[in-house]
Amino acid sequence: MTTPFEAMAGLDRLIHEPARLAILTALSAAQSVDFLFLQRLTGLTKGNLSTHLSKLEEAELVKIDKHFEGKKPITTIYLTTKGKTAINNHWQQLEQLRDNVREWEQQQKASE
Amino acid sequence: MTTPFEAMAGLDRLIHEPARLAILTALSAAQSVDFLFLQRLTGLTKGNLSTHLSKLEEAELVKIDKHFEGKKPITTIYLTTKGKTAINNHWQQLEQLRDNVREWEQQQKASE
DNA sequence: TAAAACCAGTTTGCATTACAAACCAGTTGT
DNA sequence: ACAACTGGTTTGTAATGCAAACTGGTTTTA
Repeated sequence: MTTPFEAMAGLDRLIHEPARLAILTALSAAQSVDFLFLQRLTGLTKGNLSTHLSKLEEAELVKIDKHFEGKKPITTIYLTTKGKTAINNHWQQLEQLRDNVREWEQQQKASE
Repeated sequence: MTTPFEAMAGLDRLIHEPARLAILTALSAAQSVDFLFLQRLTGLTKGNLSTHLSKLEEAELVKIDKHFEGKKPITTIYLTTKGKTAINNHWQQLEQLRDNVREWEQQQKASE
C-alpha cells in the first residue's frame, strides 16, 4: 500500500510547477488565448512565458499556432486533448490526495 | 485586479514543491515523526529527505530534534507554528484558487 | 527619410534546484 | 575481527526557473 504522501511526492512537476499550473489552468478556463493575453493573465515575463510554453509544447500539452494578423505576428495557444485531461486530472488528483490524507489520518488515530 | 492565474504563478515554491508538500502534509497529519518513518511515508531517498528537511528548517517551517534513544540516534521532526499555518494555508489557497478560476470563467462568459 | 520607439516574442547567462550516489560515524551480528 | 546494518549528511551533476539582452520586423516622430 502506498501512502497519499508518497503519491504527493510523485506529482508531475511539469504540470505542478506554479507558472505552468497557471498557464494550463488559464488555457482550460479560457477558450482561445494569444501570447500577450496569456502574459497578462499569468503576470509572467515574456521570456519566462516563452520558455514554459516551449516546454509544454514539447510535452504535447499545448499546441502553438503562429500566424499574422495583418502585419502583426500573433501566437495563439491551445490546450491539446492530452493537455486538457492532464490539467483536469492534476487538480482532481490534488483534491483526491487531500481527501486521502484525511482518511489516512483517521486510520492512524483508530489503530493506536 | 489580479487574476487567479497570477496568484497561481506566484505560489510559494518552497511549500508547493511535491516532495516538500508531501513532507509538510505528512507532518500536519501525523503527530510526531522520526526521520525513517517520514522516509517511509513519503518514499523519498534519505539524501533527498535530508536536504528538503534542512531547507524547511532554515525557513523555520519545521523543527528538527536530534537525540539518542538508547544507543540509536533518532531525528524527530515537528512542524513549527509557522509551518502549521503555512501548510494549511497552502492547501486552502489551492482550493480557493480553483474556485476563483471557476468564478473568473463565469465572468468571462457573461461579459462576452 | 532617418532614427527612435515599439511590438511580439526568443535566446542567453546565471544562480538555484532536486536528486541519487557516495560517504560517515557509530552499532550490531557472526 | 570484520562484515553488514542504522541513521543519517555531504557531494557532484544535470535540470530548472528566471530576467536581461537580443532579434526581426513595424510604426511613429522629427
